[in-house]
Amino acid sequence: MVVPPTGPIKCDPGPFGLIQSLVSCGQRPYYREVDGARGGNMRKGEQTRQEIIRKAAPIFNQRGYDGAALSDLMRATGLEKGGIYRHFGSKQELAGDAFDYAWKLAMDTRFAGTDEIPNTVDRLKQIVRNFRDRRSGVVPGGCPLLNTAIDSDDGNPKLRAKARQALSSWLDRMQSIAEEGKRRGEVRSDVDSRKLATLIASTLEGSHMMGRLQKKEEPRDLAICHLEDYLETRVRARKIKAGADKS
Amino acid sequence: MVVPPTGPIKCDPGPFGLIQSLVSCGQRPYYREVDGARGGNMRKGEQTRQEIIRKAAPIFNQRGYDGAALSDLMRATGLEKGGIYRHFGSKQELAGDAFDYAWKLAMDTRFAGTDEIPNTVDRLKQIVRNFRDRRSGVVPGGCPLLNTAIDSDDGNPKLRAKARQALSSWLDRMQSIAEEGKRRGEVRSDVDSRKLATLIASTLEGSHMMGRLQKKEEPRDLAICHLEDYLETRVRARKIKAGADKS
DNA sequence: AATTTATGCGACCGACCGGTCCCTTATGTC
DNA sequence: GACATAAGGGACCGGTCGGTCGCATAAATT
Repeated sequence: MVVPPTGPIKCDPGPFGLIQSLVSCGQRPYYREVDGARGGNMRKGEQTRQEIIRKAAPIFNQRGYDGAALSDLMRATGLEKGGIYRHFGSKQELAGDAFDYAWKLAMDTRFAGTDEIPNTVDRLKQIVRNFRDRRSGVVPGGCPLLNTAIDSDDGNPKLRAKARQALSSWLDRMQSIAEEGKRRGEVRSDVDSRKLATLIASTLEGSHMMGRLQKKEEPRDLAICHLEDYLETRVRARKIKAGADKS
Repeated sequence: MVVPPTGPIKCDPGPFGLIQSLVSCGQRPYYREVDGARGGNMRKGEQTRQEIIRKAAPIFNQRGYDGAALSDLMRATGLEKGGIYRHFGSKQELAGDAFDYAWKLAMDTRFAGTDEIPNTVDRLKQIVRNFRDRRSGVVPGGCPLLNTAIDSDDGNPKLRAKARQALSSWLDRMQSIAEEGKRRGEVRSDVDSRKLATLIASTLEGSHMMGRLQKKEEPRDLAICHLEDYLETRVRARKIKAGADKS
């Protein structure tokens, strides 16, 4: 029987600068940088922390939470278990940070180069098109939102909350573009911005899933084409020429 | 070192009826009923086998392959480990059968009451509507196809193949309806049946995912509404009254 | 350079994983 | 009822899981 010595755990922060804060009421030896206003230069630990997230994100995105074993993360990062747990309190926390990282990249990609487009309908069309065209720099394994939504369907409420939040932020962003369009008269007044955003997102995500399953581009291209047409014929406001009440 | 006795395993089928066939070249003590023409009455073992599948399907569908532990399946079925493995060669095989069961139920539900509808476009619209209305009797955990497609994205090629096959069968069925419609002149001649089926499936699946994530009916209702309108305005052939060449 | 703090290693832990096997008991056949 | 076989129980297996901890050392601070 091995009796652990249960040695004295240092608890007092000491009289020094206190640039770190113990997490989880000081019982555990893992801590995070506060990254306060003072000393903006990144410490070594924070660098590796980011590196771990970067390397872990594709693994979680490809294999899912359960499927991504610590051993996989160790191999990918080149660190031992202790080296990883130095920077994260649990696998869940790492998975959460990895999702945030992957989703931020996905959002940046999907909205890349759209701010400059003056017309809001054209902007929405470009967002739709980005779903096909901009594939570089994105975390491997498909859409993190789709993956995490399915993966966390049962249990894992932390990850599920993150997925929900990610979806809302995406919808919000498209909705606000549509609303801007309505204000400007570029989008028909009878369009419900939220519903439009929801329709675009679900069509894109569904086709994305099918494309991945079939290993074909066709479903995605098809959905994009369909949405482009929909935006053009049902969303964009007519220029002049008032039509009849029933087209 | 434990040396397995490697006792004599009976390999000869014996002089009896041979209503069973050894699986995996007789090395393993697990077997399946052939359920041949003779003796259609189900043996006790086959009954429990089906019961295991029925009880296991929602667990696999909710938790995914990795997430569904043998202990969960034991609890759900009320059987011990040996009792389960008597009927299935591996967890993978059980998962495969559970998927088949869940998917068959889903398909039956989605096409329920559609064969009787004479007009093919109306039939497609009913299929779309079934996605919302017919929710009873379906295996809990959402669409098995969507779940398995994401779950088996990395690794698990057996399950992935099943998901692919399930998707094709679904698409095939909708496609053939559309083609029948074209032959009958109910569906516009310029409609690509396969593409139409793909668009319907991906829109429904995407909205289904979003609805589950948001715990709301809205995305699904929205997609259904959208597809109904699409079928009506873009797929159904005009009755008489030839329109202009452009819209 | 001295010292304090931040960082990473890797042995170790208990729990649980999927899977095997022998044995008892239920079932079905004659 | 005798007997053969089908069915299920449950102890057991090696392996892996997520997670902990003391220790050596690298980095930072003075």
